Amino acid sequence: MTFSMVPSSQGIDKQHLHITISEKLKQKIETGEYEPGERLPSEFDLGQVFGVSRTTIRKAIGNLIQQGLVTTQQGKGIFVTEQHKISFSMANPLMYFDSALKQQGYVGQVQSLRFQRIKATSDVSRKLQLPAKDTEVYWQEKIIYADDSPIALDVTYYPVAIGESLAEKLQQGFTYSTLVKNGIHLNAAEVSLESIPASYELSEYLAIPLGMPLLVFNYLVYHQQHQPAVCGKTLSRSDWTCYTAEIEVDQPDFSTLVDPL
Amino acid sequence: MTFSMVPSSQGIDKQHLHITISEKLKQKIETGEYEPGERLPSEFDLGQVFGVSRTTIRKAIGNLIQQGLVTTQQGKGIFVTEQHKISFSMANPLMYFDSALKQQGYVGQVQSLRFQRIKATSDVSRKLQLPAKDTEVYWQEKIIYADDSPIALDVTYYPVAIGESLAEKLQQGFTYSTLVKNGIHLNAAEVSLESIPASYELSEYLAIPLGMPLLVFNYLVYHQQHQPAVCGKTLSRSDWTCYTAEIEVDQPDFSTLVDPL
DNA sequence: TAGTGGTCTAGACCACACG
DNA sequence: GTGTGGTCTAGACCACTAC
Repeated sequence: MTFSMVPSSQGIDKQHLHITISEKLKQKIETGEYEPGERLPSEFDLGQVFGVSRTTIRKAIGNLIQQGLVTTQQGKGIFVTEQHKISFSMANPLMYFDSALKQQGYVGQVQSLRFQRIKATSDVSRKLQLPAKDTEVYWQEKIIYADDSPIALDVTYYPVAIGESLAEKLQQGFTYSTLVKNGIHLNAAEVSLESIPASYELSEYLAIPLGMPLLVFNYLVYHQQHQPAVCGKTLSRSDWTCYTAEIEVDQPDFSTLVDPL
Repeated sequence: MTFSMVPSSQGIDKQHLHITISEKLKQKIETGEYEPGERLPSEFDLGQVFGVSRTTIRKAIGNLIQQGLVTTQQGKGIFVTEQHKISFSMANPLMYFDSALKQQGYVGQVQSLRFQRIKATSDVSRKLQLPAKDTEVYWQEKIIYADDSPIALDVTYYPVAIGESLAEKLQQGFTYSTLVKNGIHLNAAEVSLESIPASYELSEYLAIPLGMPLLVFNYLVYHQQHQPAVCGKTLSRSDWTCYTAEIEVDQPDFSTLVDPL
């Protein structure tokens, strides 16, 4: 098996006008020549400057959008993206979503999109350890705001007992805060993190371009003696969010390590 | 502050041909009418079917590419993406990168792109707790393969003592395996996870389209009494990777919780 | 050689923002 | 109304794949 040491230089600068142009603009953004929030020249003007058609400029701008460097606003212009980043601790999954926002200077709000009793899917049923088929659960979808920006969509499933008794409260506040304030003491969780590109539906909910990366935080949280209290996932704008953890490293099982070639 | 309950129906189906078309194709993919690996009709044919220009079809296909649903190959066609997903445990950051690959049926390999002694940046210097200015570190960049697919780019910084003594071995194997096999016992780590869209450079290294989400696993790993042993980040293809953890949930500090509205 | 996706053009029309 | 980005067209040429 052979590998080339660097990417085929093709594609980065191989004459392709739209790439050449977007890389030039990228450099101007990264050196600060265009500052965050600043407006770039119009598509027409850029076409004049680089001597190419508007189509090619639009392709170049599309490249920058995909890299999260600029956003466009119809009728207004092309603007350099402004950076934000909010950290959430994995040690307290979502528990501190609201206090994390508060501590980092944002006003956190939730907007409940739906709160319904539905038949559990097999996946949810398994996670919440529901006994038979056709068991019901409460299904909630809500949008989480930092100040006035939507930064995450949360999809949560509650066992009926919990969803029923806390229906009103769950629709008005953050999941974890509401649970612990009402005597449901969470003590363990299984979580995973992955990332997906935004679909059209998600891109509309979160006011981002199609395909922008979203962090997906999957959680299954227990209370008492390993009783599932809630499961679900939080899809958050990756340009706004970051998850941190401090961990103790287990000693490896040497037998599973692969020997160097 | 008022919120609308659903996205403005605009944009999802508001006549825009390229969206209508990409959503129709998306549905066919998700229902399995087009199976993973299968070739879609050519751009020309799709244009005939939907009665639109090739430009519009290309825009629609671009939408699908951004959502990770299809990939294109010049001269061959448009193909439905095949799914993979490899899980890595956060409890053993990278330690088990190789064994995780092995356990999940993949052949893991690394290709060292560079291994150089450089002046430490202030960020690296701080993380590795290097004393003065102009301190040097070893800088390694390598690509990690699962079978023959590049799935991650790892950027690592080592203190000189470690980099120097293990230079050869570090260039041939996985970071953590190499360290523990050579008596450097890692016992704690600070990590964080975020996600970014692939730049051109990264998209070439990892053979993915521009803008595809990458998971960024930042790590700072200690040995002995909190001595930094290595820091860096692993940028992995989000369509291939997932990080998992089992955690104990701390009891919240009620004073920081925000009251429901 | 034929078929495919990739790039680029020139131009039309629409929707939105702002003065 | 003017300027801006968003959509769409029709057509040209190139680069790669496969036969």
